[in-house]
Amino acid sequence: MTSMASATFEAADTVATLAAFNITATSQRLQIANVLFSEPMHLSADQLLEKLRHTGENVSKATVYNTLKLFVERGLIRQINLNPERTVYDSRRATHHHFHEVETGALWDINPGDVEFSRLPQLPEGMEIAGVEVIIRVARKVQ
Amino acid sequence: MTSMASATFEAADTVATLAAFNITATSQRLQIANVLFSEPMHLSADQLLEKLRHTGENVSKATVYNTLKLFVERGLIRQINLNPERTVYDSRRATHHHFHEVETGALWDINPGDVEFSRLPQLPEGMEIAGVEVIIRVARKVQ
DNA sequence: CTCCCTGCAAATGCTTTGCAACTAA
DNA sequence: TTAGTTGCAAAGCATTTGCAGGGAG
Repeated sequence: MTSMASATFEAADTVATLAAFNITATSQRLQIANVLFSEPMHLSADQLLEKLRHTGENVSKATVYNTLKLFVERGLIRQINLNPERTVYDSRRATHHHFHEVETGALWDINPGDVEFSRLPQLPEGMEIAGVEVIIRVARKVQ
Repeated sequence: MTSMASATFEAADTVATLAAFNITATSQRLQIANVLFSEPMHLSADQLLEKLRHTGENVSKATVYNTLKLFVERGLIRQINLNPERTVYDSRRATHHHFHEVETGALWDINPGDVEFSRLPQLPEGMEIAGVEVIIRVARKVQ
């Protein structure tokens, strides 16, 4: 197991990021965060576990689940539920929308600037907006 | 069990609806469809089962799940996945969007005319739009 | 007869949890 | 010491499936 003292430079950045979201850094959390933030990505808990194993890291499945849950609660990553049989996590921090290919489950990000509303509905009584999510379902063109 | 011969007038309509979606009518499917289409609603498989039992109907859990799946495949109802621990089915036929209160899981329909886009992104290469879904997450206002 | 449907119980698969060992300060 | 974390295995739970019994025509 990587000791905190031998944490890489990259991990040092990550410690600060975690701290900013009020998350205590541990070796496992850093490993997970480093995978998630190496580039923006969409992945399931299992895919994350796979990635960790490929890079020789060793984090238990339970910890992966617990950590992802913690990260979501703290607002560090976003949880996407499009497929009932597997939750997907989104490590892109900026607000954005998604293309979703139903056939394969594939996801692509939509730049937030590429969606604009000219009309939005009146909110239900006593409610305020917490977020707007647009999902554009797409299918491979048949010619 | 209700025999097909004693099906109500309402059920007779329902037979036609099912046929229009290429679904063979059976006693259980009619019971389920009659609940779903008594008014537009959002419910889970379990809630549907509960409703069936309250009205004295007897449909097994397996059949409820199989039937909902069939109805979704045939396009008779829509499946909504916002909460990973329970799929919700939407019996409103017309395209529309949703308000979603995350705290409680509550859903409200948004009239399709109440959402309009002034800009939409370019689609990924070789893809075409299959549908656009807008979810407005709302929270109870704190005063 | 024959095909398809239903329902029970068992299986599945993702996610959570209980709990003992461990770690950092 | 002490609070918080990890990992294993077991538990939970929504959903699916295998299969025997049924129903319609």
